[in-house]
Amino acid sequence: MEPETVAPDTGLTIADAARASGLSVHTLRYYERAGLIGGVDRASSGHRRYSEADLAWLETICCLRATGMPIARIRRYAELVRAGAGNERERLALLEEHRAAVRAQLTEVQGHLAFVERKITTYEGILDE
Amino acid sequence: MEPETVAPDTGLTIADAARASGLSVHTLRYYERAGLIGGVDRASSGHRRYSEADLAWLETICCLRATGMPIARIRRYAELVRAGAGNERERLALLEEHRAAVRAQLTEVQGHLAFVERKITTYEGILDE
DNA sequence: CCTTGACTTCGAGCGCGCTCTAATTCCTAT
DNA sequence: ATAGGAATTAGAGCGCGCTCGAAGTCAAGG
Repeated sequence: MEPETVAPDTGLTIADAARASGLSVHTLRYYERAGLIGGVDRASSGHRRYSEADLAWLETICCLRATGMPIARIRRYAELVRAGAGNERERLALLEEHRAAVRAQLTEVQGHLAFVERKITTYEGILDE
Repeated sequence: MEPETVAPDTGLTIADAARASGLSVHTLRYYERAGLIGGVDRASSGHRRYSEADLAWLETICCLRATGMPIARIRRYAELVRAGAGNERERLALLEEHRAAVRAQLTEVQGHLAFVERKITTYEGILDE
């Protein structure tokens, strides 16, 4: 199979989407089963075909996952998005809550980094003597 | 049991150490079994008695865990520390490697935070119209 | 003496997030 | 026509980091 195959029906194959997103094909299907992704097109063969919009959504999912949002919570967000216009306040609230969590995470990690750096300095001191 | 009991033998009980460290008593015992902690004193009853040094070490462990270092790697570091003087270079190397990982983590999370903030701005815009 | 409760060990169990297997089907190329 | 490779599903399995349960010991208080 050629990379970046031009699919018979339009859109990327699951292998292409995996390459593009950095996820595995297993994970892509898992995310779909888990309700994080919905409405991916199918070719006449039944094979998934990912659109640009799907890829953008995947990026969002990866961003949320990479910042520690649990699958269940991403599903909640995904449900809101799929439900369409009218629930923007709720989406915003969810994102704001997540932002707060990420910020907290960030300052915590910064503190821990400082701790590690102090330890490193100590060892450097020991080795310099 | 009174909080911060003055133990018959000196040192904190496991419950006190749990309170002080923020870990559960289960986790403290688990960490010991896993080789992250060694040489905790025992009272004549056989109960653990944690010293100030033990608490400081616990803080280090928590810092490493909180920044995503796997148990196995912390064990490796703990083994070096327990082995005593002479392996400071190796400890330093381990910490430097971890520092690099934490820094990378930090910039990644910062990027993701920016992403979330852009999305929030978008929703705020939608809701302001 | 007996209860209460904090501790002990050992080993099983759990939740999460994947990750993989098996059995099939479908497309493409020779 | 057929072989090979990529997709499909449902469901099992895994690795990590705890978390808990069972059964027992020990010390203090009523």
